[in-house]
Amino acid sequence: MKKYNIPVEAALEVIGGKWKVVILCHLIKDKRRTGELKRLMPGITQKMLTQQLRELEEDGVILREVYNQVPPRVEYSLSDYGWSLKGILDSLCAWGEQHIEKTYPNKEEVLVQTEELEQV
Amino acid sequence: MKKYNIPVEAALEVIGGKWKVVILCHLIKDKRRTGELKRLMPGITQKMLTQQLRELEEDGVILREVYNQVPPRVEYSLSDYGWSLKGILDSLCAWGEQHIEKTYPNKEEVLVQTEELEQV
DNA sequence: TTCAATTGTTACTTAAAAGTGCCTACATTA
DNA sequence: TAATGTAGGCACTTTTAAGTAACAATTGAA
Repeated sequence: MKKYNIPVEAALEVIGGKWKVVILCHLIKDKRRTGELKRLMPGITQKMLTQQLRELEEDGVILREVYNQVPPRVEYSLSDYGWSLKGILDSLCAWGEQHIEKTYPNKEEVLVQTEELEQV
Repeated sequence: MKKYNIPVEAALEVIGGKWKVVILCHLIKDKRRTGELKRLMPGITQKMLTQQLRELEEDGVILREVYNQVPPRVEYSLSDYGWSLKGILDSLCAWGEQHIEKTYPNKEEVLVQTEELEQV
């Protein structure tokens, strides 16, 4: 069994990693289909997306809902337990925003424009 | 220049990575010397510790204070900017604690005992 | 003189994370 | 009949992260 030196490491095991917080930040706004998530995260590959979603599901922070239709439709959303992360996710998003403003005089330079998608 | 799709990615660039949040959680309680940090994080290597500290310093969230004595004494502490992460770090620590309690019936199994060190 | 103590660097190796390309399933539509 | 759209699996390669081990610098103490 994995051992932690301090409890915060357990939190990092759940939401650490390159994409998980980003996924959760999207799901906190709305439930999303796989394809929507892919469009919202242009850098992610199908494999990584599936992999991260599976792990988040295993840890109980998101729900996976499969609709029995063709072509398939799968929707992901935050679970009740996932909502317990809302405070952390909100703070992280806010800190990221002000960090960008502090670090880059005109933030347009570092934020990819997403006019072609539904607003994020 | 690195581009972000959503601002939270900028936050992850600063505090993401295997050790940074753990380091910050220690520094939020007290300033620490290099050797103290090493003892508090038994899993980390000298190289990783130095590397993560350098990056945190570059991003302006910690301070490095060198005392001119032999053998050398170097102390790390949160900068003012680093303190702006306090809310996030506190929430993360709290979430980690309750996640352990929820996930493991008797948490003694997953938390490494640290009776031999100064209390963390 | 040689060792201990503390912090740090560097080159090299290993392990983990992520990317790539190709494959499946199947009802609908052209 | 063949193509479309959606979600995902799998084997393989590449890239990145992390670990290992040896070395440096300094000065007081043994």
